This record gives sequence, structure tokens and C-alpha cells, in this order.
Amino acid sequence: MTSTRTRSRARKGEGELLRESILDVTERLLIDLGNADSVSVRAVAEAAGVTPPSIYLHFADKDALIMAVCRRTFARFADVQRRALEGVQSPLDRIRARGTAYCHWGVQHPEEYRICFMDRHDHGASDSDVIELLTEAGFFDLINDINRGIEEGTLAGEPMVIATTLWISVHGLTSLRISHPDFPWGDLDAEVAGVADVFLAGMSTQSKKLKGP
Amino acid sequence: MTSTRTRSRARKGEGELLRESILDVTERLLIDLGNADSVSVRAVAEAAGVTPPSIYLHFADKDALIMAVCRRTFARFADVQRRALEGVQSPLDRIRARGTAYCHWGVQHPEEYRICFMDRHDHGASDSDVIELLTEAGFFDLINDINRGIEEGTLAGEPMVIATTLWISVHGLTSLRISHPDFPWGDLDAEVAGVADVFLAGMSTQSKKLKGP
DNA sequence: TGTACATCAGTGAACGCGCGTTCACTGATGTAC
DNA sequence: TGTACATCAGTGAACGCGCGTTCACTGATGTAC
Repeated sequence: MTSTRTRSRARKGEGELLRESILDVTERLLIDLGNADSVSVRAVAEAAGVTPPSIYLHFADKDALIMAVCRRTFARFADVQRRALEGVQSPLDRIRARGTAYCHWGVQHPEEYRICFMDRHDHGASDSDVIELLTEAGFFDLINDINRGIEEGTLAGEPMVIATTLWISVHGLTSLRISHPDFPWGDLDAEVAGVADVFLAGMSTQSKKLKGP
Repeated sequence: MTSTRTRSRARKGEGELLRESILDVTERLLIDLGNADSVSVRAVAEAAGVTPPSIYLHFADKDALIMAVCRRTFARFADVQRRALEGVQSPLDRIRARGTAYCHWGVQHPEEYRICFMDRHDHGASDSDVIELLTEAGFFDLINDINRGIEEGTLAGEPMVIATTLWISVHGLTSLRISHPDFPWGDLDAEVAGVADVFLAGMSTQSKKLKGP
């Protein structure tokens, strides 16, 4: 799966197996080398135990390969988040659980997170790709939870503004840990909880302020 | 200064003039091309109106050139922030003013911001560089303001934790605007003020909570 | 005031390298008759 | 059951390119005598 010298040729009809291997080793190289520019098609091929032209049997070009890695990782994140939310009912608890899952996932997949949320979108990712990624990241499901919070009176404000502010918070936390691993960060769970405390406390205070004293 | 075909040779003793020109065109190219890897020494030389080897008269290598651009930009930010804070007395107002200055500067210098705060530190930037950059960005002055806020009773908590949470907020806001320019962002000032409201409201609520009902 | 000379600010040409990608091919696998 | 053949999953060699960097040099500028 990682760097077998030569890979035995797939049987007829099983060519897709190599595709998954290529995605695996590309993900590994992204993490090891730190950015997509440094990951060469040649290195991917060698790590997968095949020759460079084989990559082009499965991906149109290098950009398509990198984006495919991101897509796969995002799809996995959608699953992780779904499982983390199973059985969680209260809107505020759901918001907290989403935030925690998001930060953990980002810190554990720093290069995919960087490519999707920190880099310029030069990998052929258009606006619609960004919307798609946000959808998979649960941004629009989050808005549902916020609406429920507003209905039950624990949150107040414009749902989109609240969602964006929440995203800003978890993204700030996640991306700074990725780009500044040497900063004296504390425990991740505690920090997420702390940010959530401050944020949700601030939102309910604002709610009081908006409704009048 | 930008792309004169050929540059007239500096007079004896004035070799440092070219150094500034090189920094100017490198900054420009970073913004135009979007990342440091894409900015070639050859392109810098051409834009400055000299030949590639001339670059090495002023910078040890490409990494040193990129870092020099960042250092210069950070030094300028320190000045901007200092001016923005002139005459502002109240700790909370100073914290707000710092946040606003920080976000504006980041959005206006996206590539330097990206290199210093969003990229991996592969440009020869060690831990001490990061500390130096944070110092210039006012992180430690911010802690002074926070301490004064705690003394006067408008903030409560561990100063370092508060400072880090504030940094997370303004960084989240700034970096998402840089990496996702197509997202439907609203007015920057309004958003900074909104985040500051939520944050400071949350902090004072927490303060009540920590002090007991 | 004139001239030899050191210094400074560059230049021109080339180095070796790794990159993304293409093209003509090969040989194992399965299938039709 | 045997064999011709289409298909599939790759390979080997090469393409042109742009890169960071080096090295020996040049020629204008200023200085010492």
C-alpha cells in the first residue's frame, strides 16, 4: 500500500484498485511534504509501486489527483461528523459536537484541511467546489441547528451570521494549530470547549441585549 | 520600481537601493502569483530590471528574500498598529482597535499574511522567528491591555488564554477572507465589531460565572 | 591636474536537476468460436 | 479442449521547460599619490 518496490499488475476489471492506492500514497506524501507543489507525480508513482504514466490512467492531471484526495477526505469527514452527532438532540449540544468534530478532523488531516480551507483555490476548485466542500463539512446542517436554537430561545440573531461566526472560530482554532504547531497550545478539547463557552455565552448575552433589558 | 526593462547601475555606495527595489517587486509578485513557490528568482530579477545573479548580491538565497519581504511588511504593520492605538485609553477599546487594525492589515496584505500565519514555516523561519513576528504583531502588548482589563474588572480569566482566544478569532476572520474571497462576506468592520461584541460579551459573562452569581 | 589602481555593482553564460506529460509499446487476461 | 483475438493494465524512454544557483568576467566609480 505504501512503497512496495513494484506492484503486481491488477487483474482484468480490477484496475480501480490502483486508483485507491494512488489516493492513499498521495495523502501520505501531502502530509509528509507539507504542500501539494512538493508532491510530484513521479513520487506518487514510485510510492504506489508503478511508473508515472500509470497515474494518468486514473487521473486527468496532477490537479485532479490532488482534488480527488481532498474530496475523499471530505467525504470521510462527513461520515465522522454524522456519527459524532448520532443521538445528540439539543441544538447547542449539536453545535458543540460539530465544532469538536471539525477541529479534531482538521488537526488530524492538516494537509487536506490546508488545501481545502487555507490555500488559494488553484487546483481547479471553482466556487461550486467550495460550496460542495462546505456542504460536506456540515455548514448548512449547522444552520438547521442554529434555527432550532433560535426557536427554542437559546440563540438569537441572523442564522447565517451566527454560522459564519462559528465557522470563523473553529477555523481560527484549527488553522492556527496547523500552521503554528510550535506555539504552546493547550489541550484541544479544552480549547474548543472554552471557545464554545465564550461564544455561546456571548450569543445569549447578545440575545438579552437585542430583546431589551 | 516595477518592470523597467533595464535598470541603470547604482552609483558606488548606493547598492542598497536595489535591495529595496527587489523587495518591492517581490512583494508585488507574491500578491500577483499567490504563493512563494511560484515567485521565481528570475521573475524577480526581470521585474527589478536586473539579471538573476544580482539578487544574490543582496540575499543569500530565495528563502532569505521571501522572509525579508515578510519582515519588512511586519515592521510596517507594527507602525500602523501603533498609530491606530494613539490616544486610545480604555483596555477594551484598545483590544477592539488592535483587532480591527490586525484584520484590515491581513486582508490588505494577503500574501505576507499567508506566508507568516497560514503557511508551514519552511522559509528558514524557526520558532524564534515566529515569536519575533508575534511580537511585532502586538501579541505581547495585547496581553498588557488584557491585564489592565482584568485589573479594572471588565475582563476575567487567564491573560494568555484570553489573548490566544482573541488571536484565534481575528485570525479566523482574516484568514478565511484571504482563502475564500468568493464567500459572501459582509462588511469587514461590521464583522470585526460583531466578533468582538460576541467575544467580549462572552468574556464578561464568564467573568460573572467565575466570580459566582 | 593626471594617472594607476582598488572597489563596487553588476553581467553573460552555463551547471545540473526535477518536473508534468506524452507516445508508442507490451504482455497478461479473459472470451468467442 | 484448443486457439485466435480483443481488451485491459500497465511500461520505457523521452519531450521540453523552468528552476535555483554559480562562476568568471566587466566596466564605471571613486581614491591615493
